[in-house]
Amino acid sequence: MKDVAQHAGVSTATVSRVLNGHAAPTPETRERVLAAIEELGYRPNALARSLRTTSTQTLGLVISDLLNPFFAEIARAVEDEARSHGYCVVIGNADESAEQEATYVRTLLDRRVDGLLLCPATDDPSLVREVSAGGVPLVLLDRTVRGATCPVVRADGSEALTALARRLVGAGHSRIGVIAGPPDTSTGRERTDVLTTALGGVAHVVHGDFRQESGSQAAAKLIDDGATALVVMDNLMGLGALGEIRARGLQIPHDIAFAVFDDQPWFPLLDPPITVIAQPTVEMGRAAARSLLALINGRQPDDVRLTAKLVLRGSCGEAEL
Amino acid sequence: MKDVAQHAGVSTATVSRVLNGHAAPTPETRERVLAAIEELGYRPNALARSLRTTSTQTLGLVISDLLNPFFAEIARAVEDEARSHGYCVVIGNADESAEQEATYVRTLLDRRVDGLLLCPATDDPSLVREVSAGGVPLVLLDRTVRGATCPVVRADGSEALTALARRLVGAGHSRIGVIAGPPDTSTGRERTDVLTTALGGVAHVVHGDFRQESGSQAAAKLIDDGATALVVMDNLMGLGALGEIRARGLQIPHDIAFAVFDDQPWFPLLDPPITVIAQPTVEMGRAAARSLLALINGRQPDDVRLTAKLVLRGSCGEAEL
DNA sequence: GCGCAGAAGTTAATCGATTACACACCTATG
DNA sequence: CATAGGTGTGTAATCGATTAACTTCTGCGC
Repeated sequence: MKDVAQHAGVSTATVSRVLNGHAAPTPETRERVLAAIEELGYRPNALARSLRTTSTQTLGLVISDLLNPFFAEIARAVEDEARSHGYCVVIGNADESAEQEATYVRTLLDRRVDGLLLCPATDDPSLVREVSAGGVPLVLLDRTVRGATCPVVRADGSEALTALARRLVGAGHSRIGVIAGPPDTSTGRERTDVLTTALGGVAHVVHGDFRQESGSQAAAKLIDDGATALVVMDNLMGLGALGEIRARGLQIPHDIAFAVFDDQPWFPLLDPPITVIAQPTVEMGRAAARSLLALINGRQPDDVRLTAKLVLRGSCGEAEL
Repeated sequence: MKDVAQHAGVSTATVSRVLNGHAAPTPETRERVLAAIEELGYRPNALARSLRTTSTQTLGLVISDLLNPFFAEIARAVEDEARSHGYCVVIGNADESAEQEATYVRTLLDRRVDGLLLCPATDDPSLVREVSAGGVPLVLLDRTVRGATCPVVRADGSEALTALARRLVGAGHSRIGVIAGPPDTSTGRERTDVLTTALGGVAHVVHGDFRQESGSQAAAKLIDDGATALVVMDNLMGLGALGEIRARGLQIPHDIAFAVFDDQPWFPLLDPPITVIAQPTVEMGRAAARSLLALINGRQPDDVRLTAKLVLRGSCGEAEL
């Protein structure tokens, strides 16, 4: 920057003013500075700028698993929204581990992100408190924690789950296997609670860990226990469960009915296509980014609750269109 | 930091020494400083540190599309490898757009990443030159550019493609549709060249853009043209092509043989399971990260060429296991 | 011709760390 | 006992930007 100033025959203050579009500099001075910048190929040092202004124009996003397309879509949406407001997003991959999550959150805070979006790995509010104590704007996404005091953006699947339960029971299923998320995540618990309540006494719940492998294991167990229908609470576990069903040579929906929470582009390609509860991932991501930006700008956004929708495709034996 | 120093009754220099594990400070002083840090909940400002040391311990990774599981896996692998060496990764999503790619690269450079991993959207070497001119370590991943002078990490599918071609021709196909990537990407061109050469004259090539929609369109066109086999050069376009095949009610492999470049966890679940050419994504990501770290540490890593493998599953009419 | 307002630009402090150099003190040595 | 060498800390410069406060210049009114 000093070089540029010298080259243009002005002070660094003037260069800075040109860079930041201040009113002061003469069009002529501005021209000279821009020419010098061009000539020297100067690029401002964002670190120094941020250090001085205490603003990085960056949001942190800590998600549970990049390989889960659900989170990948969310990440994409967050990024789009953030970019359109002149912000960058740094993504941290917690890998469903509370410890790695904490590490990432701290790293991002150390780098002074202007705000943080978090899909918490567990219910435990201590990390959230730590962030809030640091005064960093925080929005929770997809999952919440006990006694959260910050805005939360999530999808509500109650209606869809209830409708699904009615259909399954209506179709005469009396042993319905539920592959749930970990009991110490809000989504793991809430979805399961709603579904089991709606199902009355016919639900058999096995908890997985939102990974494919746990889906196969849970499916194996539930099928052994005589389940005639399987509802899986996440797409990765759904993948695992499907593998197990195939491996046993069972026919959907004849031998076993099947539904998954989370839609995926390839579910319609299966035979039969898979009935799902689709979450509005893109809207979730965008809404979360918007809430966070609002918080950064000193406003107090409300919680956002979007609705997940039941998409019937045939894997539960329903009439196809 | 000043507060911590005051609290512990030492100078900031000593605090810094404790923080950075220098030999100097007495165990007793060290204790006092650590206590003060603990008590005040102090966290060092990474921006200031980086400004002073000119090292951010951060790698930039610019990929074409986060929603493409192929790149998501790579990103994951890069991140793992980087973390194990004490580095963070900032991911930029270029969305297959050269313009957005350039924007991201510049943003990352402005933030002074220690090195950059790039999956270039096009062949055009100008962006690569710009980075090199800035003296920032750079490694290309998956794709290369014309006249690249930096290390490149990619998968070689020649053998697998040739083997696949032999099988298709051997099975009597005489109109084989190829859905290729854009001709201005190295992977788009090279894979297609190898395959068409191996197929002799029976290939009909349509170029897509690595997106699902273009896969359906290309498939439609090729099927209309009487193709009895379809080879798709990327999993997203594969998804689109499969949708088109399903929509027309065609049976794989009876009506049409089908194979995809890139494996996906759900391909084995289709009926029949999809024959693929699997790329070693995790190894690619790790190798790229390692090469970049080597470059950062002043070594000159060689190009890495991993091999993609043909996985026969039945969708080309081959005998199943 | 004088004073003064307003514009354009400069000087220098600042953000929060790192680190070369200086300094004080302590021991071992000839 | 003077001196050399080592050890633990403090002082202050530095990284590259922003910006408050100040200076200089211009033009205008009376």
